[in-house]
Amino acid sequence: MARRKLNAPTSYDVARHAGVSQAVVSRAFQPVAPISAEARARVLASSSLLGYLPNAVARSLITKRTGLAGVLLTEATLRDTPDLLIVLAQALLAQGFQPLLFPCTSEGEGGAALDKALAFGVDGVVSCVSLAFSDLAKARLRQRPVVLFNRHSAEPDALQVACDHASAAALLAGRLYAAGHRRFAVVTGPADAPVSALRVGSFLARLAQLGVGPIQTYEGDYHYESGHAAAMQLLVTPAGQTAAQRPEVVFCANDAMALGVLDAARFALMLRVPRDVSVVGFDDIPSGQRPAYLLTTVRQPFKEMAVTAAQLFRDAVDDTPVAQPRVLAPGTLIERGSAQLFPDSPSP
Amino acid sequence: MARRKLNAPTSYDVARHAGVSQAVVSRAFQPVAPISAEARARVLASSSLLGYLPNAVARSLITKRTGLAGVLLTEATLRDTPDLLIVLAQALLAQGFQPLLFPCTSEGEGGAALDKALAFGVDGVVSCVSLAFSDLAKARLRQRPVVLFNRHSAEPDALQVACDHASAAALLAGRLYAAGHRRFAVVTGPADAPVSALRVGSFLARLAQLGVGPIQTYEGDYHYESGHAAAMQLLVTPAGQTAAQRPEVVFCANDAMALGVLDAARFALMLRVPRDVSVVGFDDIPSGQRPAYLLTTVRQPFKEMAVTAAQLFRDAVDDTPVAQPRVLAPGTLIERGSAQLFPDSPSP
DNA sequence: TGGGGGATTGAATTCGAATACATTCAGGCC
DNA sequence: GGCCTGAATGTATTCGAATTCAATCCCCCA
Repeated sequence: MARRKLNAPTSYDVARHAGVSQAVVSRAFQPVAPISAEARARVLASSSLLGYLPNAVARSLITKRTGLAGVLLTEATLRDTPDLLIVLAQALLAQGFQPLLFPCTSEGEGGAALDKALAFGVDGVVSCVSLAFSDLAKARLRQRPVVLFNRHSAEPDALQVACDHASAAALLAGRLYAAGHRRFAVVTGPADAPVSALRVGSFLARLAQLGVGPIQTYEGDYHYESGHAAAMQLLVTPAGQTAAQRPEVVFCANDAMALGVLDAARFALMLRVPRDVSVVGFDDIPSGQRPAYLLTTVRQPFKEMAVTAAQLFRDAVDDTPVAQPRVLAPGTLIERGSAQLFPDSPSP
Repeated sequence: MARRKLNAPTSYDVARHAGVSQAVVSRAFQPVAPISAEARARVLASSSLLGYLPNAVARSLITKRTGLAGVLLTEATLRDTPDLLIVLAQALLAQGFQPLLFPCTSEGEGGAALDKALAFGVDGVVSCVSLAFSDLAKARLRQRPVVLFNRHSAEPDALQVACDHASAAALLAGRLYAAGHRRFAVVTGPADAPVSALRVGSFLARLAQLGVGPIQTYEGDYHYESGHAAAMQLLVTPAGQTAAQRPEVVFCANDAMALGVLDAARFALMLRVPRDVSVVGFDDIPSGQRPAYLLTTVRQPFKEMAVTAAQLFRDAVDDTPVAQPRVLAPGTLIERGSAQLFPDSPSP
């Protein structure tokens, strides 16, 4: 590792060139500071002449602010809903924070990622992965706020912005029941996925409430392929068994798997959707919106959620008291063609 | 902005607790340093007891390294190929750099993003957006290496990793011609998109070489919707005109638009693909791989490109001489069902 | 037993900008 | 004219870890 000597000019160089003290240079770069307009102009002129930029590292050392927001994200989330990162990054930037990415391979890596983020000196963290209670405590110890995004915490005053997955899933279950469906199957996310637990749990609870009997479940991994595999297991009609045993509805914990189910049903099992089977997902990813799929699903208001999260984040970093530390945003049921959502004549 | 007093322990606190000097604490956290195993153990024990983490900001001030890699990325790239960010982030992490994200709304914002990155003290930049010559000069002045990812620079010794879009596009054109196609249409990316220019330019050049006449062009914006719109314009058969005027092939500068073309052709124009029209794209995004699309396209070896870029990046940051500053990775033609790629009986 | 030499250690300095505090200066007012 | 006020400036210190360099220490061998 070669020692690198930077010839980047410092505030002292600028001070000398502009004929002022270093303190004046520093003040020239702050929006509000005791400095004359003339001095500021001279400093700024010298700065651009010398190519001077204030050293953010040195500044951070004394201000104890880096302007960095740690963003914890699983690769699955990034892959399935890239829009989330886009809107979140925009919202954080709008609040003056640069997003420092901590990709996690699994939900379990949240704690390690948080440690890394804290070590980097981030002003706070927006976490789209699960964190243990002890992780939150660690951040609190360092006075670094953590905003949980679509993740839940047992800590009562944790900052949190989430979609109301439970209500949306329950609503969906009710609608499907009202449309006459009685045989359900569910494709869950991985066992350690808290969001899947919320969605599936609430969906099943509502059905149980409505008196719907035992429901087949398949544990997927949020990927398209596992949805495909799920369908091949849930929807096949074994020899000697009638189609009457086949589930009428497959509810998937996310859209990626729902697309897998849909493709398996149509192209491998030669089932008609939604006539033979209804498929519903969750997320409203772009490909599900295309005419080739027309997936019925639930849309999360990512944009609004991101803006809220970023505001919460800024307030927490600034130690401004926040009015509402936990925000639940309603999901929207998007009715497209992949599910029968109204009472209809039964399939022949 | 309330002044925040952190009670985070410093190296001096640990030193006092462990009964050593601050210098020893510092050494305990470096992989190789003159320190006894026993002293290191005592320091590490005290550290974890007190919850001490070395302050990255203070360290950076003296080492002149932040461990940050600025990643410049357009939102379009992030949206269309989230995998790129995933593999790039992984590769950078593997080299010991944390990706600091600078999302750009358009290609034109690259310069501003680079300035911001430099101000944050990144060790270097991986740019997936275009940069002006003067931008590269600015980074060079600050001794910050810039690796261009899928972007080209006039500077002869700029670091660059890119897919060989031109060769792949030319190959594709040749294959389509050999299959008997003679009427082509092209959907380009936005006018300021350098990658689109490469792909389309090379495609058209090869066709011209083969003597194929004037080719209809539609300027899209890389999004699905613009592909849809392109198809509605390029593929309609006006009254009094025969289908013989219709293009046999639509080449799209990326997959997202190709999917739009495909859907418009099938669902709006009731054309059969590939019988009535062949559709080809570029990128090999996941949705194109699904049975609902089976898009014929070109795959970029993102994983390998990312690993190469990260190695180049690390070497440049370390001032290690790099063997090959410019790497062109070959694209792979992925033949699926959306294009007729072999001579066949003509459509009836 | 004394000394050489490698291994550790600690005191002091450094990085670059922000800021507390002291100082200077100009203007206004009595 | 003297004094007060406020603005502007400069000086000196601070942030926290890495590193330089001098000082020890310990082991081993002559």
